[in-house]
Amino acid sequence: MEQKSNTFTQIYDIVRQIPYGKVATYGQIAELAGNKRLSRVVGYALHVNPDPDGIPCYRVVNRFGAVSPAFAFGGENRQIGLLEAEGIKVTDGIVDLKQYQWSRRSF
DNA sequence: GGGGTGACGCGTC
DNA sequence: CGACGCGCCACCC
Repeated sequence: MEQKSNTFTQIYDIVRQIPYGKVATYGQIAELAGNKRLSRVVGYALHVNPDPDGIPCYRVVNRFGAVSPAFAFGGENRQIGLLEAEGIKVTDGIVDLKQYQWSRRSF
């Protein structure tokens, strides 16, 4: 009765695994969720963000490492500020994926 | 019940 | 090299 869809649940579970000072991409999450094409659903899942306290959607960026403009759940700067607060360097809203992209196996 | 859209990503023309 | 459409899933109308 909690899980509406396995896909959504998996996405939340993955995003929830993102460690401090790291970021993940929609494609990465989508792939871990089952299919990379699920990237759209990933964005939607974070959009509903039923648990912003456990699901740091601000740690999720697109494959370019850029924060989404529609993210503004409190101001685009909000996300950038949070990322920088974790030690992540954000350049013009772009995060160095090669430096901060989270690796599930690296965990 | 059916159709359209969306916080993306990739393939093909 | 540039532009366009497609695919997947879920939610809304």
